[in-house]
Amino acid sequence: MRLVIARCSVDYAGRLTAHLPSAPRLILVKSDGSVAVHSDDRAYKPLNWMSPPCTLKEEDGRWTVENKAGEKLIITLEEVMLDSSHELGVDPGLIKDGVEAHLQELLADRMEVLGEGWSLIRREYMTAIGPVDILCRDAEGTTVAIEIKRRGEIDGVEQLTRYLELLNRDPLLAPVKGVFAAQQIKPQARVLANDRGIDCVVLDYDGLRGIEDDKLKLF
Amino acid sequence: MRLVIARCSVDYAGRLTAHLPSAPRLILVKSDGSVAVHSDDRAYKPLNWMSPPCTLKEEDGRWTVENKAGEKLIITLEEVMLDSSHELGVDPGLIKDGVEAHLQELLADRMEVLGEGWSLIRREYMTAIGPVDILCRDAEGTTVAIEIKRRGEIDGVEQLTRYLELLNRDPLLAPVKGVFAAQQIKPQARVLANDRGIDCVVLDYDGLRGIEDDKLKLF
DNA sequence: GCGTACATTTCGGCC
DNA sequence: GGCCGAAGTGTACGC
Repeated sequence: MRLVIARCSVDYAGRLTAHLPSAPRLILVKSDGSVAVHSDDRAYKPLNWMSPPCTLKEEDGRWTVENKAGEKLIITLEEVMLDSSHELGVDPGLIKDGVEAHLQELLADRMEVLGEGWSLIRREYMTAIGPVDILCRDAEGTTVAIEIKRRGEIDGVEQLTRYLELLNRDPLLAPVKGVFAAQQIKPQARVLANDRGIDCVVLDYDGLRGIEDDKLKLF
Repeated sequence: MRLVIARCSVDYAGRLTAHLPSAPRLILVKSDGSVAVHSDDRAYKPLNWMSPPCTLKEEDGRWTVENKAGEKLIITLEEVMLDSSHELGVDPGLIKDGVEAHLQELLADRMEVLGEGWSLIRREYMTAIGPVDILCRDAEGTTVAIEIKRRGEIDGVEQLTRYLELLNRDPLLAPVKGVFAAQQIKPQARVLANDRGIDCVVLDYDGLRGIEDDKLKLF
């Protein structure tokens, strides 16, 4: 990893055209060849960047970064305040917990939290427009499509609505009911879901995990 | 801006729980207080971060970054290879060209590309649920709502559908037709649009700009 | 401050 | 490689 602090101007020509007037900035060159230009605010997003794979050509204070698609980042260096290189090695990577996939696993494994007699048909039930998170049956044997989100918002309800519309065209499955399940459901999403006859369920992640842990302890 | 290269481990507890095992990394502390932890690959995204506004508490090689929502980033420093601070000042910012707003301007100024006799009612036509990109009339005088995207995908069709539903409740406007206009339209989005009676138009950005340039040259 | 729409979104998964 | 959906999305803008 190479860190350069320099007064520079930057031009990007690719998916759009953009220009950065001359100012002091951090230029980050990573070992995969990628380049990012950062200002001194906003942690996350570089002002300009080029994602790998790409090549860096350096001549005379003029850096040209280019990728296969022909996108170009041209950095003109005017005054270099720091130029420091470090060997970091390969990162062991991030270990995540609590994402949607895990919620799906937990719920699929514990359908009874939705009601007595509910049973899983399958997870990631494939349709022409994408996979339904969970397809199951309620106590009466009615097919139910479940959409799971960490945060339940309007677009999640829209997604489930599209699936329901499609699934209900299948005479082997119809009628199919909908359940919108999330750790937190925004009021507007709840209103839209109710308006469309979709039930909302708030999932307790720690609770589900706890049940799962208890289950594991039994065996 | 403060640059620290150090062997460190990182724990994040907030919207999810995540852990980074000990390894050499770059820690970027910006003047707005934000913190980002970068590995030596992937230009764009930090491994872990905390967006501003947030506070950094430093004691004994243990950094605690916290925001108002109570999300926490804990960085444990083990071996510091570089610790370098720089005053960069406020960045003049990026100048962009080619984004959706520009497409909207160009199309509004050249409605005839959609058909002879089409005329603009107004751009950014305000409704209770947000602004319609362009409201216009076709040759027959029928009201048309246009949604413009750089890349036309399903959520854009959903958005236009919501607008059409609302606009068609207004007896002064109804019936309102829909046009989905984008530089590129994904097949699934096109299918959904057609299914809902929405026309799709592929916009030629350079073409539109060329027409505009020709127009300018005439005057 | 909340809600909505945009982003050179990036990123991962699957076909 | 393209398409699709998720992201700790982040970020700007309007109300």
